[in-house]
Formats: sequence, structure tokens, C-alpha cells
Amino acid sequence: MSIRIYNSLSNSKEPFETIEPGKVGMYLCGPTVYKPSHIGHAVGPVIFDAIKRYLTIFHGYKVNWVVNITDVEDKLIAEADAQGIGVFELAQRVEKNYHDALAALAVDGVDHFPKASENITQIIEMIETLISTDYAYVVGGDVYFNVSKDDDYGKLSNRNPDDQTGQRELASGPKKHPGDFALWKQAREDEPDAVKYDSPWGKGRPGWHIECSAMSKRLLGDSFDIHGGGLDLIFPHHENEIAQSESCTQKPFAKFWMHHGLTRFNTKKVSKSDPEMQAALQAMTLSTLLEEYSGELLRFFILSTQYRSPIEYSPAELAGKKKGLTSFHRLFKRVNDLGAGDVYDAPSAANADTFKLDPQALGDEAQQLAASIADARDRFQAAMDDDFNTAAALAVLFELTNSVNRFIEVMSLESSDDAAGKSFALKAAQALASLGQSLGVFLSAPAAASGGDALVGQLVDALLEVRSACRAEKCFELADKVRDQLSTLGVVVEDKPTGATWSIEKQSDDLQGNLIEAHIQTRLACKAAKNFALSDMIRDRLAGIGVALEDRAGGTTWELANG
RNA sequence: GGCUGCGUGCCCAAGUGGACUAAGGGGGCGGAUUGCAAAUCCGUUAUUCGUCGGUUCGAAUCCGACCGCAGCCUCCA
Repeated sequence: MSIRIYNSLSNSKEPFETIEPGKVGMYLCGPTVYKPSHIGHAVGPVIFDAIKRYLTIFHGYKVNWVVNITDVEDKLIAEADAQGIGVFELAQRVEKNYHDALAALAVDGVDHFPKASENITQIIEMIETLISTDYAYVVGGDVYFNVSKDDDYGKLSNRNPDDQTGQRELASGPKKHPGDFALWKQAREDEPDAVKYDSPWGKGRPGWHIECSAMSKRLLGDSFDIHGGGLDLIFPHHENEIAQSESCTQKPFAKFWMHHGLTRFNTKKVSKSDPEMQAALQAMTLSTLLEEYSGELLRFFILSTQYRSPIEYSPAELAGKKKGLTSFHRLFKRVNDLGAGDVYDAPSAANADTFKLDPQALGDEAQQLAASIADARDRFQAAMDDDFNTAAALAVLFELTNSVNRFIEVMSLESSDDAAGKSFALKAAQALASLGQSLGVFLSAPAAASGGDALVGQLVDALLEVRSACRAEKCFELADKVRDQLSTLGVVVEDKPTGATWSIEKQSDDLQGNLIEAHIQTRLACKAAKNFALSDMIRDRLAGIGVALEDRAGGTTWELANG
């Protein structure tokens, strides 16, 4: 029952033990807010959010999670200049964009979002300590970290700074060693005043790495449990964080280093600074993706791969995942339609009783389902305990989908009033949902399902009543035409024992107007078939929901009775 | 060149020495159901895990070589 985590520091899986019993301090490197975030930036937050939920729900940990916002940095200054706006104006705008995306992805577990600009004092203090202990030195208005002084520098990335001469035998400039990196950068004349901070070494601003050391120290202490980020940050960023922090405090910095795989597009890393990626990047921006896909789908997509593996992003791949996710939504809707209760309102997976179903006298099928559910929790936990294998955990959920569907099928629950059976199906589905919820999916029913518009719903219902009448009269041609029309509008119809149900699979423009038009077309077809009872029914039904039809010489027009 | 990793069916993806004669998803194919669909259910779709050797009673899993791919060594989640 113990958690094992792959630690980049040792390149092996280690048993997870926290520094303080029952508590986890967790730090994730966040974005530099100079350009909108893309899909790759969502990976860390989604994984860590799922981890926090899991650790909290399944292991009872109290998790304190910090994600930094880098708002003082070269690129940001350059981008603000290019756009002709203030540095912090740009930073705030991009940061809002980032937070909106996280909200859509259901990443709500972050406890602190510290900003570099708000921690200058702590940064300066840390640099002063490093200077006083000779781990750093001042050259003009710059301060550099002295890698030669740090014995175990390179332990995370397995690099020896003295062997790194190879490619960049560049002039080390004012530095003592080419591997030395900036802790503090002297202000340049052309830089905006907003990023010129006072320091003992004159006006300037912090280097990139030091902010994470200073902010994690302030919010999580000298030593904490988990530090995460993308694989591309191992060197130099994380290596340098370790160097700064451990040299400053003389204590171990992060206990576990977790690095997630990078998102790729056409087998190449998605990068904001890669010129070849620029065109494609537009489409991979989180705000763009969220216009077309739900946050839940993007989250599901990210969780369907073990976090250390790279994820290949493509619209086709996302479409495939969407089908998988939809199969859960269908099941939940199917169970909710049984009327025994709301699946989404599931008890917590933390409660073992959620998985103890009593099959009573419901027979073999219920026995089997009860066994599957009980087993699922263990398998789910085993997968998650093994380095947070969300891909394997989701596989367990897929299997349960099948078990519950089969139960509903075999017990014919949709066409019976078997209250005990329905309640059993509900509990099984809730157990399934609770596992997903502990990863941050299945939190609520997909928003688009009902169209979000009462009139649209009434129009579809009315159309389906007409179709039902057609089917009763064995007038299948007309019935199919209705279904086809709806399908074109993105409304998918499914016939069930209890009648037809529908859902909006694809949003389309002016759905309302098109639905009324579909009524008119259907009515025209009825009239052509001399089925006047049906055509009148359509007109009356529409009138009932406030849509008045008028037959004119040039065709039929419609208007809404009251706004 | 140095340092990390990776290579599993048509596609995605778990599994890292023995319940693997390899999860799960997408797709394909057959059947049940349906007026027909859709959805759902049942069945089926890798004797094989980049290639070649080795270790072992036993390897997708360990070792070696080779081939291919990615990341880092400069900013990057």
C-alpha cells in the first residue's frame, strides 16, 4: 500500500515518504507569462492537480501546492516592448489567460501562485547569503553563482560542469567559470523602469533560477517533498535551483523530483520559441483548444498517458480520446435516466463503503458487478500508487463502464420498474464516477448536452414526437428524414425502450432557427404525403411552445409569439 | 561528442524477470438488439514486444552491439 515515485534525482522509483508525516509540500514550475499558454503547459498542472486530489482522497495527505508565475524575465520585457505595452500589463493579461485555462481544466488545487515581482526581497536576501558564504560573487552590477564552489553541482542532470566545455566553449566573459549562472542581472538602459529593482548591487532584476529557490523556500520551507516540471527544465533550471537552495540553506532541497514528458506535434517538441512551431502553435493554444474542446477532454487526454511519457498532440488523437470520454458520459446519462439519483453526486472515493455494494437478491449479474466494483478500487489504487499511472487507472474505469452497461442491459432496467436494480446500478456508476473524480474528471455532466436553451429542447422534443407518430404509422421514410435533419444540426437521436433520447454532439450556428426550419420541412413532407393530421400536429405543437407558423404563397414563415 | 529517455497490434497506450499463450481505448470485422440507424451487449482483431546476440529453468522486461526517434548540453512546461 505504499506509493512509489520515479525520482529524477536517482533515476529510479523510490518509496514515497514525506518529510512531515501526513503532509506534502509540492512545487511546480509555472509559466513565464509573455505568450499565451499552449497544450504543453497544461500537462504539469493537470498531472499535479490529479496527484494532489489522489494523495488527499486516497491517502489522507494534506497537500500544499505552489505554482510560480514568472513575470520578470527577458522574453517578457522584449515581448512587451514589441507590443508597445507595459511589462506588467502584458504579464497580467497572459496570467489571466493562464488562470482561465486552468479553471476550465478543473485545476483548482493550487494553494499559492507566487510571482517573481512580489518576492524581490526574498530573492535579494538569498543572494546576499550566497555571496557571504562565497557561493556567489559580484561582477559590476551582476551577481553570479559559483559552480566550482558547489561540490555536487550536476547531480540532477548528471553533468560535470568541467566536462561541459564541448559545444559552448564561448568566452565565459566576466564569469569565473563558463558554467556560472546569473543570480542578479544589472539593469540595462533600454529596459523599462518597472523591472529595475533596487539591490545592494545597484538597479537590476533577478536571474531566472533564483526566483523558484526563493519562493519555494518562503512557502514550503528549506526542504520539501516534491518538485516538478517539464523534462526540459532539468538542466539548467532545476540543477541551478538545487545549487542555490542547498548552498544557501545547507539542507537538502526537494526530496522527489518529478519530471513530466513533453508534448509533441509531428514528433517534435511543442515550444514557444521554436520558429518552425509558430504556425502550428496558434492551434495548440489552450484558449483556442478550449473553444472547440471541453476542459475535461483536454484533461482526460493528458491523463490517458503516464506522465513521464511524451504526448503526441493531434486533432485526430484528441477525437479518439473524445469517444472514450463520451462513453463515460453516455453511461452516466443512461444511469441518470433510470431516475434513481444523480451519478455525479457520488460519495467520495475516500469512503470504502462507496465500493461495498450489497447485491441482495438481485442475482448473479449483481454479484459480479459488486465484485468488479470492489476490485476496481484496489486496482485503481495499485495503478496510482505506482508512480501515478493514470493511464492504467483509467483503464480500470473503462472496464467498469462495460460492467455497468451490461448490468443495465441484462437486467432490462430501462424498461422495468425494478427500483432495487436501478439503485444498484446507480451505486455502481457512482463508485465508478468517484474514482474519476479523484483524478478531476467526471465532476459534472457535460454542459452542452441539453443545449442550454429551453426552447431548443422543446423544439427537439416536438420534432421527436412527430417522428414517433411517423414510426407508429410505419412511415419510416419520414421518420428517418427527421433523424437525418437533426443529425445534420449536430443533434444525435437514440431510440431506447422507453422512447427516443437526444443529445447535442456538435454545436452549430442558429440551432433554434434551423430546428424550426426542420419542422417546416417535415410538415411540408407530411402535406406532400397527404398526411394532414400529422402536418396539423406539427403546427399545433409549435404553437404550443410559442412558435407561430404562417403559410404564405411563397412558403411558410415563422415568428416567436413572445420574444 | 557528453548526458537523459524511448522504440509494444492499423493508430494511441499499460506492462520493466514467472497468474504475459501482452491491460485498456480508438479503428476494423462478425453476431445480438433495432423498421433501419445510433447506442449498448457478445465475439474477433500481436505465438509477439526495433534488429541481432547473450545471461537465466524462464525476458517485452536484465546485459551487449547495432538501427531508428526524442529531450537536454542556449530560452523553454
